[in-house]
Amino acid sequence: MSSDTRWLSEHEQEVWRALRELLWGFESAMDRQLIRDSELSAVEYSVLAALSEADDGVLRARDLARQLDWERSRLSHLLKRMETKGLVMRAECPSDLRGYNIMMTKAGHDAIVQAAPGHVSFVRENVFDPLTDEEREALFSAATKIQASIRDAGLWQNQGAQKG
Amino acid sequence: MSSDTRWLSEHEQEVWRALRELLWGFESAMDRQLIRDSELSAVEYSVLAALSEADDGVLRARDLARQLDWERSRLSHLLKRMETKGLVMRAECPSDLRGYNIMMTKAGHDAIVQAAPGHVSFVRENVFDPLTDEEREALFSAATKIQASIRDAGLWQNQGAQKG
DNA sequence: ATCGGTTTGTTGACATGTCAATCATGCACG
DNA sequence: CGTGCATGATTGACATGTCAACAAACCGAT
Repeated sequence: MSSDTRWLSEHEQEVWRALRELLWGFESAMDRQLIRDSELSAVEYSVLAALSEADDGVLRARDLARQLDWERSRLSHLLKRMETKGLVMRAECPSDLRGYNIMMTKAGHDAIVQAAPGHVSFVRENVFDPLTDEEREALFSAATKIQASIRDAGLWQNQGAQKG
Repeated sequence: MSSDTRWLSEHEQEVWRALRELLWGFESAMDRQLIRDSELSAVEYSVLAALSEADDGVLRARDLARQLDWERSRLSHLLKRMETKGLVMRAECPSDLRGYNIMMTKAGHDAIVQAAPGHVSFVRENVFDPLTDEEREALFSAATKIQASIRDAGLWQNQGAQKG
């Protein structure tokens, strides 16, 4: 019966429950807001946002996957759907015949420009506005530490792929 | 161009990035640990855990869905799979012919008993151990406040279903 | 140049979740 | 006691993500 397990106290269970509810509810709420107020889902938004931040609005699929910390197949499937919708375009990469350069279409650009204010407002109103400065900073360090711990444990996704 | 959007500062973007990475990475890490060390996925674990906590180990599907804050169809699909795997059983509810009582099988009980220590250790080692007391409490209040804010905004899942 | 191992990206099978539709039952109110 | 609406649960179509297998291109050592 593995008697050396350090079980959670009542209070720890309470904290854990709050965290777990947030973890699984936040993303779907963010998705819901975007789908309600724009033409984009949250994952589509993050792809277009990454492209917006790139110097010339172009990224190789490889770099996009690294930046988003996604599996390649996930990105590939999503890009196919986004290409069908007319949000992005693919072009062969001249310097590496295996690679593809991904860029926004005009429709993709229009979509993220239209979606951005609502998305930013969602984040501001539901993450930053409700928290005190101390809570915000503690949340930051807690999130960073938890992520680091999971990485150390070898349980983070894309364990092989090093970021940056 | 919606000039009144309150965009995020550099530091806020940093906090937001850390939170977003945690939000989408934590669950899959938890899932990965469970699948590696047991016969259960994270969602299966949470169903069996809820049943374990019930008085006589039995819950109606309705109450299970409320407790987990899930959509009914999600639960229904999952229960069908779990029944196929032999983890749970369904029995007609005598007091309400629409309802079903869900209970663990012996295999389900064995599975969660075997999985629990590893799962609890994952939570303890990656959530509680890395944080100071202050960080833990701030994380708790931050998670609670963010969730409340999303609920107030009407963007939480199962908006119709009241908890409890 | 070429051989073997690595990287890049796609694909198909499958697991899971959402949504809308459906159906039966329960319940409140006339 | 019925009529009509609310509730409980399932189902099927679809969207999305994971995993393993694959093919093509790169690269480094000979």
